[in-house]
Amino acid sequence: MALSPLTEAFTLHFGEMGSRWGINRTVGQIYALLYLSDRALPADEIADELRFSRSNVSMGLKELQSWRLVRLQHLPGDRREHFSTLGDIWQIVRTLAEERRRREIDPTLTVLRELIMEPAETDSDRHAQLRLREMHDLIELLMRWSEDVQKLDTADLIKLLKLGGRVVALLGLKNRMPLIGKGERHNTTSAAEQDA
Amino acid sequence: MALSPLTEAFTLHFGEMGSRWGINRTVGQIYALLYLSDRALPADEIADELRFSRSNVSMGLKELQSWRLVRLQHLPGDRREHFSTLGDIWQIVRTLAEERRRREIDPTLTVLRELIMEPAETDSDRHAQLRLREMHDLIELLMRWSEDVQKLDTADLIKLLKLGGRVVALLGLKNRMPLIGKGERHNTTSAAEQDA
DNA sequence: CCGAATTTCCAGGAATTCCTGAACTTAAGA
DNA sequence: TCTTAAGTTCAGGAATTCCTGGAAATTCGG
Repeated sequence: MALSPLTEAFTLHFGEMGSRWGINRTVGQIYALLYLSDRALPADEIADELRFSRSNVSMGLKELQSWRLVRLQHLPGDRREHFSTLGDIWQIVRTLAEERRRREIDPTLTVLRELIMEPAETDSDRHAQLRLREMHDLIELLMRWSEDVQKLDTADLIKLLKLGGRVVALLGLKNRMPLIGKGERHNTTSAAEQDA
Repeated sequence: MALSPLTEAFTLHFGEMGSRWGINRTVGQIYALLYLSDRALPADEIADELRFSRSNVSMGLKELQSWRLVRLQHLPGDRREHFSTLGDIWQIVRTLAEERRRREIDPTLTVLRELIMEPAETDSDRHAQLRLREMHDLIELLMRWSEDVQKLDTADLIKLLKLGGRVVALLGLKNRMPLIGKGERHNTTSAAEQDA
């Protein structure tokens, strides 16, 4: 079976985008194909449609499963394994966020904490540690926010997102205190530390 | 001059992380070095410390400048160009978000729109278009949120982030209250959203 | 302008990542 | 248990990306 022009265009674009985000092009294309498909597909069919070797597809699917982005199912009367993406796109986002966090963000935070704890020998190192702390606090803040809003059910999450920055005005959070001294300048570390 | 162990550890980790996000390892290391440095550095010094060729550093800096993540300055009495990162880490986040959007998100949205407009020949294509619309609406919602909260000044943005999902309860959004003071309607996520 | 310092460009070798075919393993069904 | 379709693994060739040295271009002080 040949790919429809629609599916082909999307898989190509998605593969291209994937490779810009550190995802192997063919893995991206496999995911794109499954994402658009209205049924679970067996590996040999994927290989056929995308013109990849069977083994390449096997490796790609393993990778996608390790990200929990693709799941395996058995169809009655067919011995082959069939693969599909998560049906709910919000669940896809949640899964992606969790996995990226687990694999990349948390280890990075650990490294940052270790380096910040290290006794500094020089002024230069002390400055570097300030920068590291800024980065650490920023990432931690963003991750806490992300973790927190992911607990919302999807409808509420959508409402929150649609509200955007208006939340600040609605809740009267706007900082009305006169800017003292530093004008527009915001020191990240202290700003991130102060309680809202 | 040799790299301090602190700086070396960070540049190595950052380069490694960068390569997982589609950024060339050496470009990541150059950025990391500049990020930690307490002064602007000339290219030859960067090449020295990281043990890269002068030309590699030149290409890396060009790349970083094209992302507006590194800026060039001239120091009095020195003919060489000196480079530094943005001082405010929140500005770094804003710049990154803008550039990624411009380079990757917007073109993707364009492709998605084109494919959704295409007349569908088959049921399979019709299903694919529903999936494409879900993705389009989701990305658009996230981008609008991001663009919107970036207009806040940093102190307010931090407050909003710290608040996390509690916004929903505080504003009573759970009870189907209409959004206060809303003229324009965001027509995003029509496919992805289920209004509770 | 001249000349030296600095930066940029680029061809091609180095390094890395990707992909395949073939051999091997597994397990379902007869 | 045997047969065979299906799945996995992996060595090594293909493709891509990276990096360097040398040469050209640019810039600035004199």
